[in-house]
Amino acid sequence: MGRGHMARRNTNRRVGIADVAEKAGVSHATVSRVMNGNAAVDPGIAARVRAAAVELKYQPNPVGRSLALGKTDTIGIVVPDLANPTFQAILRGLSIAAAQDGYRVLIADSSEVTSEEAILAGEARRRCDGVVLCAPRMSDAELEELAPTLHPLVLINRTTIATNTPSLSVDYGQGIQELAQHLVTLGHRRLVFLSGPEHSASNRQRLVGLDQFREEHPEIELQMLHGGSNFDSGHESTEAIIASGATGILAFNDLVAMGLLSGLHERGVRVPEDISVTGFDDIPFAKYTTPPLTTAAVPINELGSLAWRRMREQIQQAGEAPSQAQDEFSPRMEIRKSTAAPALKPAS
Amino acid sequence: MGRGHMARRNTNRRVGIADVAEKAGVSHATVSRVMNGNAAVDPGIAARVRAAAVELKYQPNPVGRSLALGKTDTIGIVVPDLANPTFQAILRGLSIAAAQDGYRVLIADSSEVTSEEAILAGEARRRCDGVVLCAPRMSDAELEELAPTLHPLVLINRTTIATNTPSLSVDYGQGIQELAQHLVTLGHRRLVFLSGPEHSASNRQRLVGLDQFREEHPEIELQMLHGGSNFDSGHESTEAIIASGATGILAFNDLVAMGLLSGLHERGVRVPEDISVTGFDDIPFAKYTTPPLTTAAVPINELGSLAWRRMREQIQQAGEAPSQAQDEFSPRMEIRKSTAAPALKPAS
DNA sequence: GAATCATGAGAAAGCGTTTTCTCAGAGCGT
DNA sequence: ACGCTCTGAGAAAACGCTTTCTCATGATTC
Repeated sequence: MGRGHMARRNTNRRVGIADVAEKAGVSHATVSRVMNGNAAVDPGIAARVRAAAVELKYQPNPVGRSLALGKTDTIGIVVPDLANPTFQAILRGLSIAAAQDGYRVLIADSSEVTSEEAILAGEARRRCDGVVLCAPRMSDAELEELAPTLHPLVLINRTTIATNTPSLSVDYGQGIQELAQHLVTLGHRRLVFLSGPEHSASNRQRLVGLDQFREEHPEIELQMLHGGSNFDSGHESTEAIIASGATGILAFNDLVAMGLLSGLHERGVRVPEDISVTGFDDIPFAKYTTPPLTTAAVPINELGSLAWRRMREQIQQAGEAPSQAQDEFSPRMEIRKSTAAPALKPAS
Repeated sequence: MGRGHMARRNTNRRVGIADVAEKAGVSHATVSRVMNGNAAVDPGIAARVRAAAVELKYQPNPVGRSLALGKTDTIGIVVPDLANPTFQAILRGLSIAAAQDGYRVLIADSSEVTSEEAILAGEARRRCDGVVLCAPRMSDAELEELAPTLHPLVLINRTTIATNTPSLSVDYGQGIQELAQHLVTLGHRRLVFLSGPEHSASNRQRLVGLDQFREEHPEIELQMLHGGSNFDSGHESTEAIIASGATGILAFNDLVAMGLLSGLHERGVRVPEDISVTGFDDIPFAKYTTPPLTTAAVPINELGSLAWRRMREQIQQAGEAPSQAQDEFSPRMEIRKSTAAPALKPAS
């Protein structure tokens, strides 16, 4: 009844490097060297250590490892709203890409609470080797101040002026202009923009784009309606949209557009015969709505994986070149069935 | 030009407990005590320490803390597919609930690769204080063996027989029966079940439920069609569905149903006039499809937060009561517009 | 055959905390 | 006024690992 022969007793205590060392008859140091393939270790001893390791099912404790190495092999991402498919897609792309390089991702949802963002980002940074900040709602000033603190940092849908921070952004201004242009080309003369969250930088970009559009098309009536970023806000805008008398609706994003589509359907308004509707983002659901949604496609999947690439670059070349890549994507028009020429007799 | 007056030099090196101790003229230990409000510390000294801490913007290093405390304040979640809205919702609920108790969540996507699950779960467990395993595709045997290893573990959509592991599950068998019953009550006599991923436990539950349904309704024709779990597989099944001659379709989940809805629409088949379609899960999009989808609602949001509660219970009472809560939810029927009585003349 | 060098393994010093242990000094009772 | 308990702070050990430093052993060279 000695020891070592009783199979499972893993409840007792976690097997550590010391156990392996003892079993193999070497020191901790040697075990560590073998596990990390570091210095040259006598092949015989190495084999013995490895055998002991597998027999004991030894798995190095990541926390101890992190403390010693000063890195956690983890990156953090903070998003304004995990319920939004766009951010979900980014998270997914990031996670999968990072996993391929042996990194994990820690998530933080700020729930659109601007004041939480900085705190969450800071906390995440302390636990991780880097942070990707996704569409932060905080002010430019705050962002500028925070950025250096977070340093291995990647920004999505936001840029900094002063700091050398890689950023991934989408040209929402151009995208919304193209959508508006598409509607005008179809023959629409009265448009509505159903705007998004106030603090969203991408919403501001859309507004700027539309200002430009207005200058170029003074003959077009373009109303602004305040909305939100989700289904419900689109749905709730139904009456206002109908009341507007417009025939072409530019929704803030696909979610809003879908909510609106649903509301219009309930009210018996036909899309696209009576009203044309466009979205933005091209979330996976967009092409399955009825009618399929005309939208501006954002390379939603690439965004996450590219974010990881930019992060990896910074982590690897710690301190070398500034590496402030500023990637900007141009959305691609996806003309589907939710837009068409307006009915001949103009409303009202 | 002494020191301490030059504002930012945080690039230099992270400020540690030692810096605070030095500035306050006390030992590390005292700083730690103050920060954690542990033993009674002289109020004067405590104030001095706190002042030094805020001035230096000291934030304890979580890795060091984790090593000393043996806990990371982080839990891991492994999901088969982060692209699935159901898992996204669970992740979100979990993340938000955990955050309220000061915990973060680390994510791992197994991409439906069964063999990866155990590895990912193990890795996650080593970095975290617990793991929630979401709809694992692995075999029962493997799960039984793995479960004790992961111990603070919560299972979603899967149960273990032997082990005392809290689990959250949905009675898919009952749900699918109720949906089938709903169709029969409407007058449908020829049904099709569009099944899901082979290794999915919830798919097996549906099949078992339908077997029971068959026994109770020998007069009903119920075909099985092999499908998948996403949009595309639903869309691709369109032809087969039409060819089946059935009037009532039970899709594996809402995603599949939506894909099918889209396919049927393209083919000019009217829903629900020509064919009735049901989904499962009641993802947020389900009520915005056209027509709105009849489905069995899974409390998708609660699932995540309840998972956290079960996890917290285990973490807190480490080793006390077995606490093997087995929560089972009964889906709630959401009768919407995608189901109706079949056309009077039965097909073929 | 002796001096030099490469090789490889153990000892020990971190990494940044928390916590136990220890001890100095203050307050109290008799 | 002496010894007792009690409070509170510093010293040091622990957490689990990596890595530098050091030194012994065996190989190499003139």
